[in-house]
Amino acid sequence: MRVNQLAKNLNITGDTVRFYTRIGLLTPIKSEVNGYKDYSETDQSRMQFILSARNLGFSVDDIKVIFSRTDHGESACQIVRQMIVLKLQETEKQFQEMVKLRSKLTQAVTEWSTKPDQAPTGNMICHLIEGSANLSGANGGEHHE
Amino acid sequence: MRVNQLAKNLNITGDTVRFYTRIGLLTPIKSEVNGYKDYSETDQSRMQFILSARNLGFSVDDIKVIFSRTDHGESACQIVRQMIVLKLQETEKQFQEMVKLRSKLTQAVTEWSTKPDQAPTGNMICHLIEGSANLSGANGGEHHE
DNA sequence: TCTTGACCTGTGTCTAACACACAGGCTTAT
DNA sequence: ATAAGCCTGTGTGTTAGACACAGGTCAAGA
Repeated sequence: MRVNQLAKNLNITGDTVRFYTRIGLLTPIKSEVNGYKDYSETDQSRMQFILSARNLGFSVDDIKVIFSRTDHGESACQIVRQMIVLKLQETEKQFQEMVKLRSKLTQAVTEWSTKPDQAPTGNMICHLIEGSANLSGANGGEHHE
Repeated sequence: MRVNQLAKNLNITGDTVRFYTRIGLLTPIKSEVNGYKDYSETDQSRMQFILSARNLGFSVDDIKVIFSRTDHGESACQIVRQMIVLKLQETEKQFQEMVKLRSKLTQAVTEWSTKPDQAPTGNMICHLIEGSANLSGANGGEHHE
């Protein structure tokens, strides 16, 4: 089957299929006659797997690692179990970041509601933003590293 | 002052300063003698503003818009107020996504704990991931558009 | 048979916000 | 003068695809 057929089967765009082909996760056979790539059922299964993995937040590199094992017939379950624990930790971290950001934004909106507009000066661009440098949850005195 | 001095003052890397210079948000004067860029106090103020804005989740493009007004002496407060409301909405959306992802991951870990490892077959790469296609909160039957 | 138009394909380039690599210039001690 | 060691600007890499585009292919009509 050809790229757009596979895409339609899985309800994704042809560009997505082409992308995973380009980086080598799908290996269709290139037709000698017209140069079109011919995708097998196996390719479709792999693409479906990729979608499931991406849906769980796995990166393309993660998926490469998984395939590098399964393509040799080895089970990837063990690494996958490790990976998902890490993913969960990362997600938790990002989640906390979101919470902080959200509270910063909410607080800024609240505080700004009582402040007037103001023209910029030489060293002050927008006093609203500049005045929000030390909101609760902000990493005010933190070192960027 | 030179790039690394400014960077040190604000506790960021020289690369960050160079980045904002490259895209035109900072406009140091290029020394005729050695080609080094000379940053003013104003540049440092602008850089500090950029950091505050980024800390609130504003994008570089947002910041460009803000500067395009303040560089003409106009107040940016009004746009900034609009922008932050949008930001808050976006953040809320992303927050919900994180919640969904987190619950998917948690549920996957729980479900997988009772399942054995398994070798890949022709159309099954890792039954753990493939079996998680329809977790609660997952966009199972959703159309990717 | 030829042509027209619609559809399809592969490839090159773009995205955000920096981080990293690297060749060369500058400074200071010897 | 020279060697070592910072310092600088610029080119490129990063995610996961999206978009643009020139050219190929195919069925219908003349």
